[in-house]
Amino acid sequence: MQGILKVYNTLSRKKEIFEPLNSPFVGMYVCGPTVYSDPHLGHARSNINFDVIYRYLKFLGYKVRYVRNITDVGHLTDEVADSGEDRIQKKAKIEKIEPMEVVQQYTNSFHQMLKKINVLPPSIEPRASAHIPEQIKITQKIIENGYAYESNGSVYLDIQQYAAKFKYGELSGRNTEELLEGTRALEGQEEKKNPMDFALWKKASPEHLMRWDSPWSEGFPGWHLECTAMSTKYLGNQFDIHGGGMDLQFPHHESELAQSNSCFGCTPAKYWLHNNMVTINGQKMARSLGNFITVEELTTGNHVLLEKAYSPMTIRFFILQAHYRGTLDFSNEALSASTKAYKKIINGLKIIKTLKPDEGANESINSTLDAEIIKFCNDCFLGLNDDFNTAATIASLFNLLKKINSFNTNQSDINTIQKSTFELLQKTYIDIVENILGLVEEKTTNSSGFINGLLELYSDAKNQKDYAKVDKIRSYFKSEGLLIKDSKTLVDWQYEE
RNA sequence: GGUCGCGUGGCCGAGCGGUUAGGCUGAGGUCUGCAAAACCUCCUACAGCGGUUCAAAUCCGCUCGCGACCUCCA
Repeated sequence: MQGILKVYNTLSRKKEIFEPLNSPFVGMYVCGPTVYSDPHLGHARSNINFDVIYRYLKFLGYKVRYVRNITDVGHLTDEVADSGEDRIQKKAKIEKIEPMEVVQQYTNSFHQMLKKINVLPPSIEPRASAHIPEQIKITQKIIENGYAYESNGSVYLDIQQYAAKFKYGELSGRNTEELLEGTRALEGQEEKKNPMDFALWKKASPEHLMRWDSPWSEGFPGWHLECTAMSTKYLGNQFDIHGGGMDLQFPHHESELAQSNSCFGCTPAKYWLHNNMVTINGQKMARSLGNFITVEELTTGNHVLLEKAYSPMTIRFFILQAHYRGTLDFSNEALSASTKAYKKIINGLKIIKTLKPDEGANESINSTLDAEIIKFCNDCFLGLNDDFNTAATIASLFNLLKKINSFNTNQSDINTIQKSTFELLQKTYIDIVENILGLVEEKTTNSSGFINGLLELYSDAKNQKDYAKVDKIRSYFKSEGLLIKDSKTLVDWQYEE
């Protein structure tokens, strides 16, 4: 293992050493999207952040079971009044299709988006609607335990009862008494003993489309319950990591915590990780605010706020060059900077894969350079170990990249570092870029023989000082988005920036 | 109103008691048929005002500005 991993736990508000409950196994649950529209940059961020966490844990040798759900039922437009319409159903009515068609359509577009930005699929991707019996069972158990009550066919978690034994609000830093006093009764809440109580099961109104039988009524589960049902089903009553966006901290995750306590008598997760929001003009990007840009729009450039299109890997790089717990502001300038930086990283990847010291070289070792490279390699992991600080890791990566490039162009001599240092450099760079950050080449060429042949012609023309031909070949490359690089000792190509 | 967080050089973005973060942009240089690429150098900032300390962007207080959550949201 590569040093000690520390993670920021929302529950304790501190960085803690990561120690799985049952090493080497790690259980990780992350809240997925409610599938009623196309995914935007914010969804990309959350999924990329947790993808890197998943990849790094696996890299460290843990056996990770990663569960990420799809919410396809129970998510109302107005949770506080518990009288809102189901989000999926609302969309289905607008488009005049079945609710499950809405679910399928946007699940597909979610998956397509993830594939583009190179997010690995989770171990299990459960759907809320496929876990109704489990949710009913948990509700029954909570009623038995005395923390929930039935009212007119619906079932609510009784915060007052709960607060007598547990702390409601511990995850989001809220005070139960204040919550109980501060909230006034709103319309549509007559069934509740207390306005803070939240629904575990809702009786369906006659026009409600998605409905299931239950001991209390024909109805549907409350939004928070699905995650409790699915996480504990696949990961056990207690697991290691629960993740999601910061905006889910309250009430969603707080309620999940309460459900687990009142059903199983224990908190569900040891570490709670929350990624911060993408902002646009300083404001949170959100579906409800209508200020979002979808990943599709970003990659096509088809949006009024976009000056041009940005590739999926550029988006991935853009997200990773910031730490996951800070806000990240969208701007064309920042994305353009990422476009260049990403290409540099990938060109370095191409170089390091073929670079090697000369056989039987006998130069004396430059111990300063040698030590510097070892340090930068270690720094890459120090960043990751410090609460997955990919921004710090990428900074070290660029320091390594400079060394790689100068070896490649013979501006410094690769034979003056130890063979073991070179191997460390090569392994570190590839591991970090491809396996952990998940940055891969976007344009893959299967015609390297063809390219190399042309490069030979290019060199020949150059030797003959036939510059007209030289420029012509160069322009052919350029039209393919490739760039010929001349240096004193070699001619090579790379992706254009 | 309550709770929490943030304000870093032209832009993005790390750092969170003492060392050049890094990227993009801009300037200069090496190389080059010309370029490009690459490398080197420079532009050395931490909202403001106090305080603690040998030492503060980093800790404390106040002020100003911005945001998140308290309804749904990754």
